[in-house]
Amino acid sequence: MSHNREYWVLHVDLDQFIAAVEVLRHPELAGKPLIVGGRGDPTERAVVSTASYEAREFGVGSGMPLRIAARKAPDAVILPVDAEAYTAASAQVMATLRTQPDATVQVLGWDEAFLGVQTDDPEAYARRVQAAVLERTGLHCSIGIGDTLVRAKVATGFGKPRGVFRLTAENWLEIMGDRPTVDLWGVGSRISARLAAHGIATVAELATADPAVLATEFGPKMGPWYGLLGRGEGERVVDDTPWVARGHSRETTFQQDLTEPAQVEAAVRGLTAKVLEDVAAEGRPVIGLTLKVRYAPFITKTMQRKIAETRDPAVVEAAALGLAGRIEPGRPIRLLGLRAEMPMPEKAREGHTPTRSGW
DNA sequence: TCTGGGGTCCTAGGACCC
DNA sequence: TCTGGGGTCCTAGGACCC
Repeated sequence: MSHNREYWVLHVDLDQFIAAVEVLRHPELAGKPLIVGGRGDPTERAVVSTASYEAREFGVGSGMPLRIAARKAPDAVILPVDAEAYTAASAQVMATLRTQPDATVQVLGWDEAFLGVQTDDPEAYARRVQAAVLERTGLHCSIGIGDTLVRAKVATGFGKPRGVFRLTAENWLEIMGDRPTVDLWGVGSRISARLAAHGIATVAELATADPAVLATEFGPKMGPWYGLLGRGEGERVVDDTPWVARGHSRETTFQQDLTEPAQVEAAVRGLTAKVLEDVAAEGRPVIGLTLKVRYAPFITKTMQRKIAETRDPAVVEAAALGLAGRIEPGRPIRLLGLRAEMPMPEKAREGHTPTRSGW
């Protein structure tokens, strides 16, 4: 075929994934403001999972309380989150990606994945991926092309919607250099503020920042990592090693704050049962627990406890109730979360990916 | 009218040991 | 009276991502 096949990282990201899946099922909603969140009831405590482009024009965005979203876009259709439907659509998308020639697929979530491919024309390859996904699933996606995972991931944003964009060592600073550090994958509002306090506001400034300053401010791992991020460097090879969950957790936000110890105890028992279902489905034991408590209005505390490896539900429940015994009495509770930690197989972890969200 | 639910990884500080 | 230096394990909390 060709004489010049190189290795490229492609980052595939579905456009408006959740809203798009809903429109596939409800074609009459096409072109209308659409909000998906919670149980679809804007009077409940819940947030927006996805807003269609039409809804975004009203200032609605994901993460926004559903109540506020409904007020901003009063004519929007509000649908409940249907995780099963999105999981099914996602599986179709990922299966399509895996059929691409010589592609290594690293799934990042419902609606995105890295592809490692060998090609002399990554743009043409990306266009074929888009066509295949559209044909098989009816969904549109954008694709970022890069020589590192970070650059491919960031490139996708410039391709949206339905486009393809390439970011490499060659054009990274030209495109990203003047942008704020918060535009980087893995830099949020807190980190960008701490960087700014050191006079580091842009990607270019981060790229050339004094490593000693970064290490002092952020520690021996994160300091060097942020420096790499500023340069767009990092992992260059897509890793399709099957993902193994470190743990499972369940959270509940109560529509009415809990005030009675008996209510808390019942809630902890319920969470324990759900978490143990997820753990048991994998056939692995539990080695630790974290109880998260959100007191009204918004103060979160966590309590952790290591436990001897066990598969006995009664032991786990007793440990969870033991943690719950440390909850401050008399304060209204808005949210409870329980996480069970599971033992991990021995494996060397090389490199650092900011998030390896599960699948 | 306040802020979901599921994850990952890192850091700091105390306890404890030699 | 003063109080090393290295290591591990554990808990609490922070930050980020989809």
